[in-house]
Amino acid sequence: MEVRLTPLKPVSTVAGLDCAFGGDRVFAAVVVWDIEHCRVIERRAHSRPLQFPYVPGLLSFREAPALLAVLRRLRTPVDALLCDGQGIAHPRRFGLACHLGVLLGLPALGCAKSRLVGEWVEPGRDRGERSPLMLGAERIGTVLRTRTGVKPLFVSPGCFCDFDGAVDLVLRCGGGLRLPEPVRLADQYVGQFKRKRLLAASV
DNA sequence: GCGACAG
DNA sequence: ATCTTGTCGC
Repeated sequence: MEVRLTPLKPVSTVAGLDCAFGGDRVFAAVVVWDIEHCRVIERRAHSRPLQFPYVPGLLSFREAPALLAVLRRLRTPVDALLCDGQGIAHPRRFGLACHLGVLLGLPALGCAKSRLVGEWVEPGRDRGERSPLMLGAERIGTVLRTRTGVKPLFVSPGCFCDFDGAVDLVLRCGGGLRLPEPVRLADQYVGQFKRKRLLAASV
């Protein structure tokens, strides 16, 4: 099942997304990042009851509802979505980034911390080095070293995006750390939002 | 039957 | 993902 990819159009603002879990709830956060000026434009968080278990390959059913809800709260328009999970590097070529991109009609890509499917040859140790993520003879993504000497990220197009566009955008979002800045910030923000909500609920 | 398996 | 503080190393 080969997938047709569209080149990514110019992007100036990206929405970094992430989720956290606890107390039978799912917490979602979005951080809007201005690439040119390297700064946060807006951030939102949201939580709702958890309604779907973690099943490898079905992550969208667990996280997408909360992510869609938090994205609806944004005032700022965004040019692309940066998801913590896979794009087309998925058994059905339809990971979380594809799901969100299609439903919102926005360019989207996935940058996962580990692989779901596919094989690759270890990329060079320097930041920016990469190797294709393959599923048989089909390319499904890129294994990208975002920080020298650190475990690489699994980057794949989700929607309105191609392999190079996905890699370039990830590398342009913040420098030095393993995760692209908007995703890293969404990750820490959802963490503090969760702690705060769970403490308030336990009183 | 055994191992793999985004978060 | 989550349970959790300090700690070994570049």
